[in-house]
Amino acid sequence: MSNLSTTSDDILACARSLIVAGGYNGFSYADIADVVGIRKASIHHHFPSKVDLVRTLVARYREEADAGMANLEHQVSDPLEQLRLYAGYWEACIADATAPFCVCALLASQLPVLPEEVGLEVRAHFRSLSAWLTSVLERGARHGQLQLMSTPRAEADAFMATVHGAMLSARAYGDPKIFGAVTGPLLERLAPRLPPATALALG
Amino acid sequence: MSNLSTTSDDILACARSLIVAGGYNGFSYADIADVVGIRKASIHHHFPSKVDLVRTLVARYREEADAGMANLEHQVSDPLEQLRLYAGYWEACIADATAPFCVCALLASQLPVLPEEVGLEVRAHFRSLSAWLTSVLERGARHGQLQLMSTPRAEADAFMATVHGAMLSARAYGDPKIFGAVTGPLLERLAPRLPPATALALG
DNA sequence: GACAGCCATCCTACCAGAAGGTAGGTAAAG
DNA sequence: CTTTACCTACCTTCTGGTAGGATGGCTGTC
Repeated sequence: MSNLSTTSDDILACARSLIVAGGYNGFSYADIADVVGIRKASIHHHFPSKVDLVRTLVARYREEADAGMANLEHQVSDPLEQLRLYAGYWEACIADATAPFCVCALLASQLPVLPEEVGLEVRAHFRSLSAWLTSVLERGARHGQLQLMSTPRAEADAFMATVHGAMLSARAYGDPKIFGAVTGPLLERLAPRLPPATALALG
Repeated sequence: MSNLSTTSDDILACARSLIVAGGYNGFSYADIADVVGIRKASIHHHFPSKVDLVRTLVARYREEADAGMANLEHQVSDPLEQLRLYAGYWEACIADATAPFCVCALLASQLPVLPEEVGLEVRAHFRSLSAWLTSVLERGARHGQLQLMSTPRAEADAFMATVHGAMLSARAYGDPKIFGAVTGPLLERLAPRLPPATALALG
């Protein structure tokens, strides 16, 4: 395991955190150069153009996200627990401020001004995240581990939207706790109502 | 009532649509000049700096939003209907693509790179929107017109987050229908589960 | 009504710095 | 002797912003 913390990795990591802060037009090669400790021109050696850099960055982000979903998929069997861990991952990221926003969610908000190649990657992430959530919800509903109120697909899109909106609110309020406050009840609502007494009391 | 469609109004309107498309760093004075049909320098006559322009723009947006909430508040009495109309407003905006995103939601995503003065206005919008939603939900719950699963405040933040996330998904999918698909069930869930007899009696 | 003054609007022309990017060189490693 | 990684130096275009002048409508005053 040689520490291949290559310069290009440093550039990507730096660019990622800059994008998370301000989006595609919110950073420049000069910003990266300052942080990484390299000259502007050297970045062009690794990534000829800004589009190359961001496309690579989003592609890698997607790989990580896909790997994360796959990991959840064969480490955890309970669908509700999978969703809890997914939300918990973001809750932790937001709490320690390491990466308090999904790269693709942020870029998606600027889709109209994004280079096409980047936009395609961003949209692809939404599709694969939605597809995974749909499969989790579908399985959970089929086995009675989750309680859905509409189709798995519709619930998945609602779940994703709420998670993204919760990131936004946490940022707007400047309060990481908001994320958990919004996603907590979202997960609760999906849990099957086991205790009959409580369920009846709600009627 | 002379039609005071002043140049400064045109500038603000143009800047708003550009911000909705790409955020604070997604447009320049030159872009506005091209659209409005004026020279770059003339914009500085109306708005000395970009911060002035965007601060004014967001302040006006907030006024309109506040007016919209106040209007809903004394035109419609049923809380659920108020929420439906609120969501419906955005559904229409997204469908006809006139303003397919909330200015403040988009700017909030870039809060870390926003000039402080603009950031303050953006945060203020989140607070007043959340406060209004909270009051609607609280009243609805008190009068049995809405069915909440947690505190009005928590439900309000969840509602707001889901609406914002739905805007994002609609943009990411490039499909306006997604917004309604996400917010529809959200509203349904808040409607009280009335026994058929009662429902008919109310009809 | 004539005339001066004023001020809002918009203009041309310009600026400094930042943007993304290129050319061509050096040093080291294989 | 080529490749990789980095450099200095430079380019072009865009950026937000300024200086100062032309126009033209509104005043007040005689």
